[in-house]
Amino acid sequence: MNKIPLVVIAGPTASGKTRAGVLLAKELGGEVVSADSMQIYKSMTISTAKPTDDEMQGIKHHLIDFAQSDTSFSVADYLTMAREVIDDITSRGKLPIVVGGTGLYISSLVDNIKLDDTCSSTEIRDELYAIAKEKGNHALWEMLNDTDPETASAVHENNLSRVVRALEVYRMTGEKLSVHKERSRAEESPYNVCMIGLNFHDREKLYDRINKRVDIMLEKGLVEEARAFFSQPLRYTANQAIGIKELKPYLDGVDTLENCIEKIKMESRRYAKRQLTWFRRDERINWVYLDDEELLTSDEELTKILKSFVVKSSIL
RNA sequence: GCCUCUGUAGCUCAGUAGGUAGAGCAGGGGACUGAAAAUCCCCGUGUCGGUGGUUCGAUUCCGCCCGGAGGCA
Repeated sequence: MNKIPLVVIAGPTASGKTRAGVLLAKELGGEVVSADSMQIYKSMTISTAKPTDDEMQGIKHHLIDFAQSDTSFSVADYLTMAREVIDDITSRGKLPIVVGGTGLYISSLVDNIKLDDTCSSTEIRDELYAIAKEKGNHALWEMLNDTDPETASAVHENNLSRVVRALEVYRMTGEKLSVHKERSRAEESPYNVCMIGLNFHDREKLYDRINKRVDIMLEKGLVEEARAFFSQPLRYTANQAIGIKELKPYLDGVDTLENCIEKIKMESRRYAKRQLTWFRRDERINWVYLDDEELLTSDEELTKILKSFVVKSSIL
């Protein structure tokens, strides 16, 4: 069976993924498939550093800017949409290039995790959270330990969302999460993947870029975007976005803008660290370190390196 | 110039009735299967401002010096 060639460009926030994706797409005749849980929302453009028309340089970008902020979205939704888009791009003879920083989305796609049956229920979740609140985290964890000790042993009792989800799955399907997970991994991946990761040897350089990018967001009107965001109705996933939620205290008049901005920068740096933790453990990733000034300024140089990884992987 | 307070981890500070020190925040590392920009776990040696003295032993007491804050002139 012929596998579908797929390039993935991952990396922490502000590492230059958008640029890399576009360069490679131009070089290899590709289209970009975003793997970003926040850029999907229409109401967040500046805060998510969504690629601008200028940055996209005519390269088609999929799975960004299509959802309303009161839409909840999950990996399962992402997988469904991404697979469809990838098939479409491939059928048109183009190379799909997955670009993004949401590690869960990327690995679920690359590892071909199947989450077909819709099993999630906010009612059950709320109920489980209520139990934790009343009887304590440990009590809830014990409940999980009684039914699925394998999962329980891998989840800390304070990690409520994980404990809750595991119990939720069991309640809804009667199947242990550990079994459920195993089954979701059963099918072989249809993709021939070349994974590229962007990073800096010097963490400070990355942090500098993050800090500066937040300043640029402010110039572009981040505060206005946040104000508009909070004037909208219900929202689920969207209000977790860094850059928006930190501005709430300022908009409510309980903290200074300066403090809130510092908070955005700090949270972004921590986010980058978490992303790196996620990506570092994936040994398939070919790392490109951008400390060298030339790689940051010369598109030709970066293109050359990116392309060399794709060629070396011989997925095409 | 005099008086008082102050100088301890990157930051804010605690503390040792003399036996070389610990919190919060920052920072680092890790986990991760339906909210993942989320959620959670682990990690604390620093000339205790400098220098001399008292002492078996000083970051702790004393002198001097150098920073910082305030008060009196």
